[in-house]
Amino acid sequence: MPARALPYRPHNHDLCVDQALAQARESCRRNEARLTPVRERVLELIWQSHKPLGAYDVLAQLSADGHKAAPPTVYRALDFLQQHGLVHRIASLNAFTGCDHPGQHHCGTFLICRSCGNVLELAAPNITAAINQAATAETFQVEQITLEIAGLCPRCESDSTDQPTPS
Amino acid sequence: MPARALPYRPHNHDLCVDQALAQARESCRRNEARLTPVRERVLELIWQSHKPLGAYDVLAQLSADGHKAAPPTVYRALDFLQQHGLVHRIASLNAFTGCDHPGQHHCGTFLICRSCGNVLELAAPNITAAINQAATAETFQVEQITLEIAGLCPRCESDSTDQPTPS
DNA sequence: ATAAAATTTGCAACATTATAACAGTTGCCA
DNA sequence: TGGCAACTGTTATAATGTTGCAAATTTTAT
Ligand SMILES: [Zn+2]
Ligand SMILES: [Zn+2]
Ligand SMILES: [Zn+2]
Ligand SMILES: [Zn+2]
Repeated sequence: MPARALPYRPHNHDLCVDQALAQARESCRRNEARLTPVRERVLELIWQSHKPLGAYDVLAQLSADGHKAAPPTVYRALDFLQQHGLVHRIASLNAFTGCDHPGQHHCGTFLICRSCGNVLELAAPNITAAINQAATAETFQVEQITLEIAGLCPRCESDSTDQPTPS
Repeated sequence: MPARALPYRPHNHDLCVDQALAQARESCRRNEARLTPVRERVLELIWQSHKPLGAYDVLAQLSADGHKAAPPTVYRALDFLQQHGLVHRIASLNAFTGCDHPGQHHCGTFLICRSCGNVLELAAPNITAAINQAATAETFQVEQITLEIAGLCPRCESDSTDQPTPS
């Protein structure tokens, strides 16, 4: 039985966010990318909710800050964060989630719980290999992979199995 | 070198559409599902364009038919077709494409050319196996897989490689 | 230091994609 | 014939994402 991955376990989430931000600042410094206040705040908001956040959710939070913001502000910040591999967009949810391992822009594999909304990003070399093999067989040159797996996370799975239906 | 798959080869597309429609009618008859005129027409429109069609593209075509249609008409037809496995929604494109092998609702793997827009649906057991294995390792119960691979199809790949840049 | 250039942000309007709510219609069966 | 269920039409609205331009900020060059 493997240890459960982060979002499925209780953990010090503030620390979790701090670490992610520190890592992001470091990554941007190395790449000479400018992690401006708006961008950093957007990244922080996304990390604070361990669940994917829609652009308009981010916008609402910014407004709650007292920040006068409009959609383009958010989308531009999100574009930047995506370009620098700091967040991923989940196409099937129209939402964004933080990336554990920033650095170069990359495509992740996501386990999305339809019950609690938590998302876990996997690095799955086997899957990537299988995809590349299949694409190669069709002489297709892969540039970007969108792989989003919806279902039930361990916690929600056991909840729904154990309890028949709490009326 | 495998033979190139259907959308990448020249073929009699009218026949292609006819066959798809016949197959759809047959599938609906077996499942006692009602392939009404609107639904069939929407399916036909989607097949006629071998590229994914947005809901509002479909709407425009229906209007061109003289059919008084509004968004809900199209979205309802698309829902029906999806439920019965006759079309797939491509999340990364917000668009719909016909399914080769109707029957039960299923999730496909798609090769999407960013240049010509063609889409090829794969049945890739190896990929599915790798995904299930990775999910199982996280005790995650898979319900739906969204796998969309963007890149260059064989034709567009060779075009862009051969010609430096036609000014 | 100062001016020019590049980047980032604010802002208004707009475009695209999707859904809600309710009324009318059609086909089927008691 | 009347009632029921499924389907469709219609209007309005919600949710998501983009364009274009001007102001502000930061960087670079003089
Ligand atoms: Zn990542
Ligand atoms: Zn869950
Ligand atoms: Zn299919
Ligand atoms: Zn192509």
